Amino acid sequence: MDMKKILVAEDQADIRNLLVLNLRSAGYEVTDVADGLAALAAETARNHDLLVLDLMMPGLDGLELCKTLRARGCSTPILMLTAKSTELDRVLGLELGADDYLTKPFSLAELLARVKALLRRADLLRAAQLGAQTQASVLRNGDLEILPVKRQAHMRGQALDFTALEFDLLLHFAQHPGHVFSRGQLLNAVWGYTHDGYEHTVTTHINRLRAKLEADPLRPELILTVRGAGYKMREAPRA
Amino acid sequence: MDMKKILVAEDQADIRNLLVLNLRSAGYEVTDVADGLAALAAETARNHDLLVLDLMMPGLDGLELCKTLRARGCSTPILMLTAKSTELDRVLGLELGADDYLTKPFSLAELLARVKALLRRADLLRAAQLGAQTQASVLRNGDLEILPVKRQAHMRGQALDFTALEFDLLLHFAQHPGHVFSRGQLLNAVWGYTHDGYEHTVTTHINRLRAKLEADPLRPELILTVRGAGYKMREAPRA
DNA sequence: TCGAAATATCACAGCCAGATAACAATTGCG
DNA sequence: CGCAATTGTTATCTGGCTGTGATATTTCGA
Repeated sequence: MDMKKILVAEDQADIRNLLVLNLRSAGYEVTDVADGLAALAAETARNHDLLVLDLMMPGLDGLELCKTLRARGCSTPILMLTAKSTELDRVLGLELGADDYLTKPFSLAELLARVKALLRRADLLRAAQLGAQTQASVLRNGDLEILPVKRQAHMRGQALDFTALEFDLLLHFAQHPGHVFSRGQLLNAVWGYTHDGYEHTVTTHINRLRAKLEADPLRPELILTVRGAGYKMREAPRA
Repeated sequence: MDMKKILVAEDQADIRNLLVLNLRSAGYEVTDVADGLAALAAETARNHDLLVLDLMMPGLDGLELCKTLRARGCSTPILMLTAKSTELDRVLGLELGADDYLTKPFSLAELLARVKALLRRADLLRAAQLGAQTQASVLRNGDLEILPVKRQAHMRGQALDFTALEFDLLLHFAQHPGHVFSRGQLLNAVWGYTHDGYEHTVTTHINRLRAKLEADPLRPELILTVRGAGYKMREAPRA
């Protein structure tokens, strides 16, 4: 995680260029798009460290985009740009899951300061999550027990034998019980965002995982299909 | 952690009272002090969830206070108030570990919005530290509860079973309570802007949704028909 | 009250998403 | 280099979701 990746979504070309140039010269890796749909696609395809979204854009505007991304489980920090200085929009933006906002016209110093603050905070959060993960060296879901560090899994005390990919897939599910992932999201998360392949490859591996994991692979109880959406791991019954 | 505790440090009595009164009426537990040293003592004695510090105070000013607290390992979020609108102070404040700032005069709406955002962020961090995974954002409307990332919906605690389209449709309404959408707009938003089909298809799916959602599908209470315009979701009674 | 327009309901067929197996390609290891 | 294990691709099959047409019902204006 050397260079921070920032996505800029802004329809006005002059402002967009201003943002891009200045963020680049501040040492960030910047992708820029001109409308909301492109932003959605860009963020889905590749995880950024920060999103700078204009409130007013053709097609999908900043608010919609923000909501959609959050609904999809994206937790990347969002800095919202707005031309209107009316209070209402500001408050709405914050309520809807944006992390900060900036009213145009803004000074570059202020922009950079806020970008920095958001990234710093995100780092804190990530560090905390990593800490929590290493701390919780064992993940449990019902009779299933996973030891991430040892890359081992047990079912009712009996060892299960997984390939590297299968284990990564299982681990990813176990780290987010109940969360539904699309095939595309799984490709990003488990195979890596550089990976180029067919989504139905995921299907095959889900099946292989089930064959080893489920008592009755025809009626899976751990890795569940959510038709039209993807897969999820059953939420553990309260321990 | 029911009621959030906020510490206000501000030397001007009128502004301090304004802050205290408004934060209290917003449901926060507020302690107030008139100078930096008192603030330091108060925060050392008792952990707050948020510190609101004036930049300019007799004795220990906001910047010093901020630095001192951070040096002591205090990670409570800090909202810095400043009368000067010069850029330098702003940037300095952020660099030194403040999480947000507000230039006087500010509107109460903006203050409350920023306070809320800071507390929300702190919650996220705490949740991460506890090891709780992605805290799902929840949409509520009366007895209806929707968890977008888990693609689950509950009515009075009871799980509802929707198909992919039904869920997407419901989600779209839930994200815009009260907003009226024409059938065409729904086709664009839910089916996708590439989709080519009859508007009457929407009607059918609204019906399917109602059949599963409404207590009495003949007298819908959640997804309402707006004759000649389209459909809308009832606005939630005050949450 | 009647007629027209808008909306609700229903049944059904096509089609798509997902399961599965077989096969090909790639990797890893001695 | 050769073998075996793992991973990716292709093809086929199946169930049920989804779109559509037909028909009933409601709403509103004349």
